[in-house]
Amino acid sequence: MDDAQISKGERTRRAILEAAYELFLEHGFAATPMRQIAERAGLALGGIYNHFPNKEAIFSELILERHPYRQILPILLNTPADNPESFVRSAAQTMVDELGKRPDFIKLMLIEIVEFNGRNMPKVIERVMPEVLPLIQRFGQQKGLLRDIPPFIFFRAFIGLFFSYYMTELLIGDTPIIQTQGNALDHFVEIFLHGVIRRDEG
Amino acid sequence: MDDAQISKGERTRRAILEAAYELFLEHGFAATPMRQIAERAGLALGGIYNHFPNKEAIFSELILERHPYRQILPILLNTPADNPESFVRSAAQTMVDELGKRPDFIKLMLIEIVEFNGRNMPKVIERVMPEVLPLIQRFGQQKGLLRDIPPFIFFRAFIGLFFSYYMTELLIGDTPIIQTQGNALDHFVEIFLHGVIRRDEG
DNA sequence: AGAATAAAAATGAACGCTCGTTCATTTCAG
DNA sequence: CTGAAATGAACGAGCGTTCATTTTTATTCT
Repeated sequence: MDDAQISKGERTRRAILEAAYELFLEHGFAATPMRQIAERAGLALGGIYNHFPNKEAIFSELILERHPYRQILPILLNTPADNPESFVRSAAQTMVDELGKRPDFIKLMLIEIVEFNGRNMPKVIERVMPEVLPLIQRFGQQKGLLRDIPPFIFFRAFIGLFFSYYMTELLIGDTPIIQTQGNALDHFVEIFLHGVIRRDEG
Repeated sequence: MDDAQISKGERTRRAILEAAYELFLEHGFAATPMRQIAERAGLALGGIYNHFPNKEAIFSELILERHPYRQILPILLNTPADNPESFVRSAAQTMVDELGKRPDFIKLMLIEIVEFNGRNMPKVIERVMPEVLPLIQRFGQQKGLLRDIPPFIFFRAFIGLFFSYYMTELLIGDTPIIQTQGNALDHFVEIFLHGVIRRDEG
């Protein structure tokens, strides 16, 4: 049993984080009362303060360990990168499979922008950069097959594709607008691929 | 004078909206006190309630009249559309010129996602759709020059490009990461264009 | 193994403060 | 002169945090 190895304190600490995570995604940071976090985590209000000095510390820890980048990067790193086209396709597919069921996985980042003005981002970046750099290098090595795009831009555009997709999904997801919505992400991926892969022209 | 035509009541009503707009962008909805809105608008706390029934009504009105789409669409509609490439380029340029100075213009939308779970979006869409449809039709008419992409997807991908750009800008804007950041948006536009325009291939 | 014990964790009442909203009253504009 | 607009004190509720106390957990000693 994994639980046996984990101390009681650590277990409620995680329960607090999980409860806060769910509630922050539902109502944002400021609109989530500590009492509600305590209730969902299954302990009394005061108990939280044995594990966190204050409310903001809970969010800071959450965004460090659950920022979208922290969920996306392992997927990208585990995707075989023999050629850029198949890499992009299968990475996109994996991301849709793993993250698509919870389009609100980017909400933590939106909260960070809206309610903290990106104050926590330096720490997030510091933590995430060591994982990003080898990834960017991989992109850089495929120069022959790609149009002249700086690897970092390539990376950012690819990620941005999902951000913008899931953001509009959160906005207009359950609003019936136009029928051709179904596989918008597939189209996005195709646009990105055609935009990024070198074609022998004239 | 334009002011002369506007009644006193209407003038303070607008002052309230403007004050609330600025403060919401700075701290989000829940973290902005009515007292602060009143102070910045230059009237006493109670006075707000002569113009709005409650705090949420202020936000609802703001998002109806200042949602990013409402700022973006006029730009797109006024951009000549003789061919898709020049259209995309000059539309992008205009958007950067008009909106780029205030990357937080998308924050209102992020607040809507984070703190209202998109509750106001049906009304926004209802208001915005009549402007969107003719735009989409324009994209549809350029079929010969574009790859086979449903016009609505084309539109969404183009807008999404700016959303994701300005979102990352808000997140990592003043964090020094990598030097090649300077003209990321130009690269985004190029990727989009290559991804979208039909090239005669073998 | 089981009792003793010190540290960690949990409790819930209490505190001080700030919030959104109301309201009786006064001021001002048309 | 009348209705709209502005005032600021007041209200009740809810907030984050603290704290004295009790309970539980983990460790040490017999």
